Amino acid sequence: MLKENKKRYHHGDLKAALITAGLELLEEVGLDDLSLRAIAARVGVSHTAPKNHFGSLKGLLSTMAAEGFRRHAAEMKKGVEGTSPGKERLRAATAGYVRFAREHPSLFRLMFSPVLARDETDELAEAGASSYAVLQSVAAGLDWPRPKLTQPELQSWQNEMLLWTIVHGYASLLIEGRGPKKDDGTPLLDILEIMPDFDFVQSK
Amino acid sequence: MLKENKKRYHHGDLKAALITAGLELLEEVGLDDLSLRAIAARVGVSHTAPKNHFGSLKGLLSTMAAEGFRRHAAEMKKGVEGTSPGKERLRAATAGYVRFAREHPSLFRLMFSPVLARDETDELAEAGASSYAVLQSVAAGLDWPRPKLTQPELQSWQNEMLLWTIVHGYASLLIEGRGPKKDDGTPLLDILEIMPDFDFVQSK
DNA sequence: TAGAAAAATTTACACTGGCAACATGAGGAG
DNA sequence: CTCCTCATGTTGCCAGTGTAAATTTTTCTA
Repeated sequence: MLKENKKRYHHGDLKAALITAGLELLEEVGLDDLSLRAIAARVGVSHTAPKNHFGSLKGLLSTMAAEGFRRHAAEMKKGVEGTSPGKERLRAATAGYVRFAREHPSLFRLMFSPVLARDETDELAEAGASSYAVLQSVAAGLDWPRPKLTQPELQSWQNEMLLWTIVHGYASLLIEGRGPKKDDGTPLLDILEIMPDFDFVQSK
Repeated sequence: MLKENKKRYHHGDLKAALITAGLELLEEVGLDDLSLRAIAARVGVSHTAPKNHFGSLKGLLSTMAAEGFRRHAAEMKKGVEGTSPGKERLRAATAGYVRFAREHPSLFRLMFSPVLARDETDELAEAGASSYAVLQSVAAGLDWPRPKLTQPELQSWQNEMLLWTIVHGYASLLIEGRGPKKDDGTPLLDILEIMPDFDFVQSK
């Protein structure tokens, strides 16, 4: 192990350090006030150093968003493990989805930010897919209500998208601070309160 | 009618002109590339002129967002008028909600942007409420599925929030370009396809 | 060990939004 | 009609942003 306290010209693992510092600063100051120069300064490096590894600010943000999706997926998987298929698993996955958004609102917004949506990196697309896959697996065990039983079940992609729509809409409104609140300021709507608990959907 | 082509020191109706120009530019270049200076330049005025009317860029954006909510509400009302209560009205309102987001994605994002969420202007809060009120009135005529009929109906605020959650989640995912697409690139999921048409909810 | 490639720095540039000091002119009071 | 006030715009400036080009430093490889 080389001397660690002495400042070296080459950082050694600047790429990873920038991602970490970027994620930290993102949580501290929010997406709008996040600057490339501030991230570089936190790592103790000149403000143009990130260009070698990420090309531009957008490249760095894109990588950060990919890391966000991986953590997002992990947060959902963590709760899902050990649960039985059906409502319990649905509850765990949606809770993980919303919990992540609540605890990391800036990162969550970055992940779905239009700045990165268009020209996705392969890494970002892959990370996003891994997150979607968790919802996909959960949705497979569901049967949405069919008032007229003659109507066919939803197709699997409809199952997934409907689940995603609801949980994503809820998480979005939540972190935007919209919607009714209790007297103490906490959000009044808990999605668990109106979805699985209400038998809104049934497991097959 | 005073001379119109001659440049006057005092604009006359700068406030309204800035809002109009801001909304135009927003659609043209998107929220991230929208600059105060560009808006002022379009009106033919110095970049500090807006300060007299809006205080700061955030003030102008806030006013633009309020105008967005009013148009958003109008878009929903337009479709709702003349419909019978229940599913038809629900369909019209949600279609209006999504159509607005699809046709004005940048404005829609601005309206729900975290930059403005915190310290809302009275005008912004009021405009947002007028938009929410439309969903509120539509949701009043709904009965969400209750697999076990012994379970109580949703309370009115739950009705509204659940509807909002779904339609907002769908609109958000749509304009973010997420979700499955057809071969021609158009979005595969049409909310009308899986909600009212599927008898997902029933009118009372 | 030399020379090429990678990694960071320095410097410069075109932008941005906000501030302070000043210029203009519209409209009311006498 | 005149003066004078004050809202409305302008000019010049500042700190801060991301990006690009040229340069220095280090590491790696042949």
